[in-house]
Amino acid sequence: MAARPLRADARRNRERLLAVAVRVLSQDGPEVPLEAVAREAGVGIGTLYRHFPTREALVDAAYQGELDRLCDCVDDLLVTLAPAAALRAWMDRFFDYLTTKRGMGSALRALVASGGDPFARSRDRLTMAVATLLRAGASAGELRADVAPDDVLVALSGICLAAADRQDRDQAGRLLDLFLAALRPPARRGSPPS
Amino acid sequence: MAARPLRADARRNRERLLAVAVRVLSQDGPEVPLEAVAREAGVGIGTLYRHFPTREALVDAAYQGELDRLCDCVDDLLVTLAPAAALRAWMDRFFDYLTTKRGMGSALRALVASGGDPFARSRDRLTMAVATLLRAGASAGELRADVAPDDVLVALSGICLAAADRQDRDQAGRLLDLFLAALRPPARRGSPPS
DNA sequence: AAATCAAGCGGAGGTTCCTCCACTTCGATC
DNA sequence: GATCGAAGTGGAGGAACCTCCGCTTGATTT
Repeated sequence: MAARPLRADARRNRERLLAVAVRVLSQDGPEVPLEAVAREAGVGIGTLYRHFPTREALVDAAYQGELDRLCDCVDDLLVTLAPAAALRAWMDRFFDYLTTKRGMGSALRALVASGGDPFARSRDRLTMAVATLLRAGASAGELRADVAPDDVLVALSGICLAAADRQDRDQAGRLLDLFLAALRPPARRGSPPS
Repeated sequence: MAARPLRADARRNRERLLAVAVRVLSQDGPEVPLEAVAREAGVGIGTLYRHFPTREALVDAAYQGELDRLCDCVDDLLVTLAPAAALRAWMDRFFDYLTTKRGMGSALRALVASGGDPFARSRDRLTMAVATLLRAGASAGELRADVAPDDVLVALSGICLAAADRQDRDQAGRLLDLFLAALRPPARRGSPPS
């Protein structure tokens, strides 16, 4: 399971690549030639590709920390806000995260799409975050109890990516409102809130 | 407005490219080198790029007919089914269309994203189709009257693209059900009988 | 401290993308 | 049917992608 630890030089290279990637990605946008990253890190292009087999893997690794923060803030949100509102607020952060870290778009696509190896960690974390929010909402009776967190994550990422392409913040807000509506319990009898 | 008509040879080339593209796209998948298309059509690569400035433009043009059919079927659906059911059925077709014409994924992304020039026609057609379905649903009281067709199209395409990446038909179905729920009128008092 | 060898490195090279612009061809005009 | 400008062509070439494999080097064993 735990792959044997990297050789010292390999670890050094990996870290250097990551450091450079973080800097360069936020500086020159998500399209930087990988060759440039490798050069700047003082390693060959082959080395970069061995450590990060795809561009997405690199971006994912580079933004791992930010992604952790996004997931961790769920607990805070649930303290401050009612569950449905917390979910809605989290959606906004999700979207912001996506548009700020411009490079994350394609990485997220890959991340959500693959059930697979290289993103397992990030993916699980996101699913967990959604699950927590949904559970809280279900207990409070504010959200449906019959939707899978994974489904919500996929739909949410799809909507956010499409909205991000559109470059229209207001629209993004409307779409997220709309999607939240889908997660409310189906109409029953008198719905008396507020 | 109407750009002057193409010169005879240009039109010939354009048509040849399109014919080849249709064949090659369905034969070799969406990643075919554009150079191959050009070669097979007996024109230079430069010519291909002038007629279709991006890969997406070519794919869009190649599947124009299919897309028309998708949009045209709305009327039929509305004859056979109640509006909400018709919309739901149309969503399925939309999704099928997307996954069958594998190449259409990225083209659709571009198409929905851009408010702009090269896809204006396709985009309008899709928006119209959605608008028709929504209008019917609103009149029947089955769907909300306060959502913009464009918003629905963007969300729908996002969801479908994400689901298509996932390669899981069941999930796609669930996500579309979920999204449909978002379009139902908000709970009011006594909700419908049945 | 020498020997061993898997783990790791790097970059040449094949492939595709897309731009650019000198040249060719069309078709309108005389 | 000759002329000429605009419209269109094609492919060379520069940039980036990614793979492959012969060479180098760190760790381990003696």
